[in-house]
Amino acid sequence: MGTPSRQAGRSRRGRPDDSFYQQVYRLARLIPRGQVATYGQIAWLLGVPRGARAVGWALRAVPGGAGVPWQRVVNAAGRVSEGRSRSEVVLQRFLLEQEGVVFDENDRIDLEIYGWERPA
DNA sequence: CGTATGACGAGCC
DNA sequence: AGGCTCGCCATAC
Repeated sequence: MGTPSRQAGRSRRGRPDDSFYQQVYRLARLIPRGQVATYGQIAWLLGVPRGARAVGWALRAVPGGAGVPWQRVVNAAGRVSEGRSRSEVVLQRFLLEQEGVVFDENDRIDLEIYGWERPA
């Protein structure tokens, strides 16, 4: 059936058939409830300091119900990225607030407080 | 295989 | 402080 046809040999660490997206999802699942990480941080942890945009692509393709806390990833400014539709933005903020994350008057999250401290 | 896109980021004005 | 531009990386076509 549909051949996977994906260049798996390009994967960094992990398994050879593990795509960058899967790596992003796996790492995103490690973000504890009530905390947030930035796209750049995820990219950096994956070994691609400048791959923040690629991380955004990965999270954007997250299938619903995949168990990936996509809401816990925001931009370096501590703000929820625009996304495709405004509803998604509102939803992301809603979900974060439910976890206890607080937004200031400028719709910003204080990363010094809620920023995820990468695991050891 | 080359071009274009996009939930980013840092620098510059 | 706020807004605009260029650069980076991984997919889609």
